[in-house]
Amino acid sequence: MPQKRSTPLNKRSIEKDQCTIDVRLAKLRMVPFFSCLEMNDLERVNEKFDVTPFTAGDTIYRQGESAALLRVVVSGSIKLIRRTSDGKEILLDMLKPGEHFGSLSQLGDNRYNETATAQSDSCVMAIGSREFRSLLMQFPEVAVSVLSIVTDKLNHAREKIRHLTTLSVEKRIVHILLTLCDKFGEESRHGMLLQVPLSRKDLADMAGTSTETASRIMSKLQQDEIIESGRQWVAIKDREKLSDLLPDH
Amino acid sequence: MPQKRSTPLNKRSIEKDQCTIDVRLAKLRMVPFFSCLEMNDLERVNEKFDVTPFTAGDTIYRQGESAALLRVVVSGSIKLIRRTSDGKEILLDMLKPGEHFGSLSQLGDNRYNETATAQSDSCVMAIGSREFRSLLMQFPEVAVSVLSIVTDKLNHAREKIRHLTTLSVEKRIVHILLTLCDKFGEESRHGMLLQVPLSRKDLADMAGTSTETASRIMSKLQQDEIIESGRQWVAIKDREKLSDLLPDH
DNA sequence: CGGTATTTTGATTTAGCTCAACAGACGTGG
DNA sequence: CCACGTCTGTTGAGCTAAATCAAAATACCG
Repeated sequence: MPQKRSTPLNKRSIEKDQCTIDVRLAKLRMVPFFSCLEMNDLERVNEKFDVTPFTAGDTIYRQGESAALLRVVVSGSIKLIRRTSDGKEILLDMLKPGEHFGSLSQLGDNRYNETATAQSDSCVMAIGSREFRSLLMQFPEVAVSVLSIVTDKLNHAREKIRHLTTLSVEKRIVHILLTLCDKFGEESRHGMLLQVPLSRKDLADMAGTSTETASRIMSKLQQDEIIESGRQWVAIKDREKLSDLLPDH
Repeated sequence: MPQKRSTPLNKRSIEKDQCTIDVRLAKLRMVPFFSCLEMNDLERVNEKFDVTPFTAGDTIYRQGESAALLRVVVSGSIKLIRRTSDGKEILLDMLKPGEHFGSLSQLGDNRYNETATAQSDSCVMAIGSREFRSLLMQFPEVAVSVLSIVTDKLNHAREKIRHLTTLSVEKRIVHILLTLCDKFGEESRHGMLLQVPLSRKDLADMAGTSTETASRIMSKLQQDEIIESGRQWVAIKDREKLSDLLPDH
């Protein structure tokens, strides 16, 4: 049995200076839906954003609060969580730099319908949602691009619904690991290391199961030499084998 | 025990002539994201759409087919279904006039990721997705409006994910009935009658459960005088009591 | 009036939840 | 740098909601 080592997560990848004005423009350019803009338009857009740093564990906004800002992840990672009245919580999404969250719809009652938490030290840009909307009117190609992204997220959400109703917990977790691998995986001596603090509870909340069953499944995967994992970290050693555990493809 | 009567569904509400050119403009105007357009713009938009009638049970497109069209329901109702390789299926959404479906994202591999079926006799407008996108560029307010709608659907999908992971099957079904009541409910002598052919299997596929449990739950609700139902139809007799079965609200 | 699709009800089985107790990692303060 | 407390993960043993299997009853359609 492989021994648990101390966390191999690369904490240096999150540096404070990633929030300075110098790098803001470069980051903005990396945001998928702004990439189509000309440099001078980008500069104008840049001025409208405020930047705030958050440390791991910080709550950025809470479910139910009145919503006024649209935000974009500059660095770090953000968790979107929805809580039930009885305390259970589910992890809807984990965002990486370039992704947006917060208020967008002008429908509904303008309340955040999830809680956003900094998963690791992070830097976040914010813009008033009203202002963002006028920006979309000004640059329709940005609007179409955002629409594409949201449509894509809707599709993912629906795929998750399918998983929840048709797949076993094990398969759901395998699928989640594969997705996270593609999104956060980085080559390391342990295999593809997920560059994000990831607890058993996080996994459970993503798969819609209990921490205990999540732990059991991870233990099994570890015994089968498919993954390697410790406190708050996971690495995929054998993506092939992992992928083989799923029905289609 | 109330006797089962023959279907009280109002089939006359779906008339063939709703597809004629005469009513197209009026219908287009009722589409939420076109409502902001001026009359002459609306007429220009109208010309770009083709209209096709479908009879109940027709498949409009299949999951996996290459996707090129964006469609808008003019009359009738459409089911969006996602199938698993092992034959199980889940009902993602039921659409009513004014809602859109089909291809929208320019990301991904341009395949439909669900199957669309006419739930009742329906009439559907279609436009090339490329053409629709250029239309969005031309009328940014439409783009922003569509974005709002999709964001809203994303939110609903996430709420469904929460339900699937935290609520019992009974509560999920109660919630679905309430939602359908708001969307398709019409006053009738049975109470709020859901103007849509709705089988136990449909309900089961929406709640992510088996037809048998769906049936059991519906039987119980019927015994408690909360709903009334027969083959392919459901009416809500006591919305209050139904709503009381849910935790929050 | 017979045939088919839908719904109902019962009996059995099981995946995964819950409760419970322990063990390993982290970090914090002396 | 070490000892202690806390948080995270592991493992075991029942328990339960809901799936599955099976079969009868009812509605609709020609």
